Amino acid sequence: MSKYESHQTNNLRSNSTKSYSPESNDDEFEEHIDDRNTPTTNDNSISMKTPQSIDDLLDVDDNDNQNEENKEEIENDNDDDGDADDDDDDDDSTRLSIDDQNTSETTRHKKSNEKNGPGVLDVPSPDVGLDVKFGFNDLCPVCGDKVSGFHYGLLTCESCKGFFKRTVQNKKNYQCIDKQQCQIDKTQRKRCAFCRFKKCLQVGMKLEAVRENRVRGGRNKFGPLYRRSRALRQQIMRQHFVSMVKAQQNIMPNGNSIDTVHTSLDITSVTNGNSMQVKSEPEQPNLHSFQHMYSSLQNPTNVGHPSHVHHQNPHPHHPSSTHHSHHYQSSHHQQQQQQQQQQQKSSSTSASTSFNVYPDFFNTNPNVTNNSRMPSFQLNPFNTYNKISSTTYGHSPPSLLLPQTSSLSTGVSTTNTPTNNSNPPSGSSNSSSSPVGQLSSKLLDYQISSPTTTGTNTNNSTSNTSSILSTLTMQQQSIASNDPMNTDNNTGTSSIYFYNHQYLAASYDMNETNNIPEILTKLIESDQAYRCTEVRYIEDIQQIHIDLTRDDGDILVVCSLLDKLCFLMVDWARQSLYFKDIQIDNQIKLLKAAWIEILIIDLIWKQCQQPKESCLNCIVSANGQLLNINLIQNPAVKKLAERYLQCVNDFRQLQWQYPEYLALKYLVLFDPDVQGVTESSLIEDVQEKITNALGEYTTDHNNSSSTSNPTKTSSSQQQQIPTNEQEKFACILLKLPDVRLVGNDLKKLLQLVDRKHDGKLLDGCLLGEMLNGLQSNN
DNA sequence: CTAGCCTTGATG
DNA sequence: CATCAAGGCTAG
Repeated sequence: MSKYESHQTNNLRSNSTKSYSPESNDDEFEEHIDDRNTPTTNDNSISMKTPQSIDDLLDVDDNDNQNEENKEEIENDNDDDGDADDDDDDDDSTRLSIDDQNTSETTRHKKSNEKNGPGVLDVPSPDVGLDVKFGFNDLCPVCGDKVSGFHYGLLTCESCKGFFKRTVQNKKNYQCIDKQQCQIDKTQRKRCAFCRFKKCLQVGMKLEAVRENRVRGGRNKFGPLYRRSRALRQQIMRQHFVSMVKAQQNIMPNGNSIDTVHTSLDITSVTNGNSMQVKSEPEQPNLHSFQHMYSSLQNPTNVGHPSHVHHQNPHPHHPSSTHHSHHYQSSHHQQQQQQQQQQQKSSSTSASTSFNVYPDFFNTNPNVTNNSRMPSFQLNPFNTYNKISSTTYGHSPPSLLLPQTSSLSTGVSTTNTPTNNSNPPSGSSNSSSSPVGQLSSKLLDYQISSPTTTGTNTNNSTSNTSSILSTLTMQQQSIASNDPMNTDNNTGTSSIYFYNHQYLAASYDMNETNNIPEILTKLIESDQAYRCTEVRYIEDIQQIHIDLTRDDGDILVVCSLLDKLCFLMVDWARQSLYFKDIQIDNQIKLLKAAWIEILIIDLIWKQCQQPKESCLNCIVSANGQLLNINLIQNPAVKKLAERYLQCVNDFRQLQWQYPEYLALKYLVLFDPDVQGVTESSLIEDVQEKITNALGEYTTDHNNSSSTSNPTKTSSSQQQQIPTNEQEKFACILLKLPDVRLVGNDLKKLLQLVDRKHDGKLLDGCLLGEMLNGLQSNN
């Protein structure tokens, strides 16, 4: 957040070992708040995004009906909750798991075993250490210390709870004397308050849970969120129980490595502001003014637009002007954006004259990053999609390439698209004049040539403007007539193609599905069916060539590739099990929320299919290319690439398997918390099923148990290696935050690049719509 | 300032 | 009435 970044250049002035400014008053704070709107602001902001820990990603128990169903299932399966608590099992689960200061956990566990008799849970139940085995969930996501309960939306330790409270209540202003990347763990959490608070926010602690009026007692209105968090815990615990049953033997206590997962979440100060949602709870009347400040801070619409504040708030320095400013901000949000768009438009002409590819990415030089014409991020596409329509720039001149235009001819080839019937519907946004749109047009035109009325829920008003919608509703292509898998007519293509073929086909021995939960079998079948159709598009992708040695990193080509991958992903999703049963508008929302993570998961999976030795220091690109990250010029991008490879390595060590990969994609996609989604119970239902199936599968198919000792990765971060069946389930889920962080950084990179083109680089293409595009409704 | 423990009070 | 997530207190 800019409050902090404004100090970035001053950080080094502090020669004290203390990494925070001990005292700061409100005035000072106000100044910092204002700093976000001053020319010293840059985009190297602390993400205000709530990463939504996997709790949020995987909450499965928000709905009362689901609750009942889940509870019933639990009782049937495990009966780990013997009492007649009619409140919810979640509370019990939480209490059980986090209460490590007494023996209730053990006794409860014993009790459940007794109740179940020998049939289900007749497994040795250690008298001690259950809390340890549950410990992966009992570690504070900020510092790894012992969790004391739900605090400000998360399970955190007591110290981080207090720290968060003090910071918010007292409007603390911290500074980092280093690079704002300090490792936060139990022993070092005091060393840098800046990074600690940053991490608090990033793991999802909720500013709005700190009460401005300091009223004590009671419960806040985040019940559903908390319940969902509990639900995940419950889910994981159930897997523990199931695993214990399966194991039929003593489980090696292991609670040692979960904190390493959390610490691996340390992110740079550049994580995307996208989708950070400090939700303003209407039923929470006593919002702390701090929240509003942070809310605005997270909103990059303010970044680089000092005039906004002055227009809106004549007394930005006055403390009272930020107090109770919520409604003010809300009511002016739209206006803000409109103003901003006006600025973007008015400045676009001159702005396009100096084009650099992501020079500002992670840039800490305010003189460079200050750019009043910089368009905003679309922090929350679900709030703002309707504000910036692709038609806003529809009249824009097509050539914004400037120096990079040459990359079109030198960097990419999209020839020989199979059976290309380039007849995009009139008005199709995919016949984009944007550079990436041009690069991608062949594939997209080919695909979106015939949007149909198959989507009964389609919003007609947007059918001509949304690439996502068009793709979702496009007519099913004939598979049989155009399926390279059935012919040899592609054998003449490059080895890359074959390589992709192997990857995308991801052939799976269905004989192995005997021991796979039924739902995963269905996922596999669904996925396999799609892989057969997907092959049609591979040739187009494989002909892309990325030249990392270019000064600009060949970013246009990379965007083009990503654009195509977006298309493939949407195409995959719309044909996927369960997803195709969801209303189109909800499909769009889910995809817009999950696309980047799914994309990354796909890439990681792909790379994991390759021998590690064959792609050391390389990113296996979707086009089959090995991209040596050492060729990346921009250090920040290189760092992102390194973090991506770290994820790859982490997954490798998990011995991630195909059903697990599929399940993870579904879990990311089926997020009932996505704003505006109306079929949340249905989505939750799917999510829960997948979660259960994944847990069951990892229990039955954990072949990584042989790797019994955690090993350290080459990096400073430690990788958690599952030491038993239970942990693999947790490890897989716990990789999601990492994936999300990489995704957010990637999104930020893309947005910055797009900004440099005044939003026209990706205008009209699917990638752009995913990134910034309009919403289909609302 | 930190962090562990205590008090409070809405909730179900 | 138990729960639990807020805020408060205070030794270190």
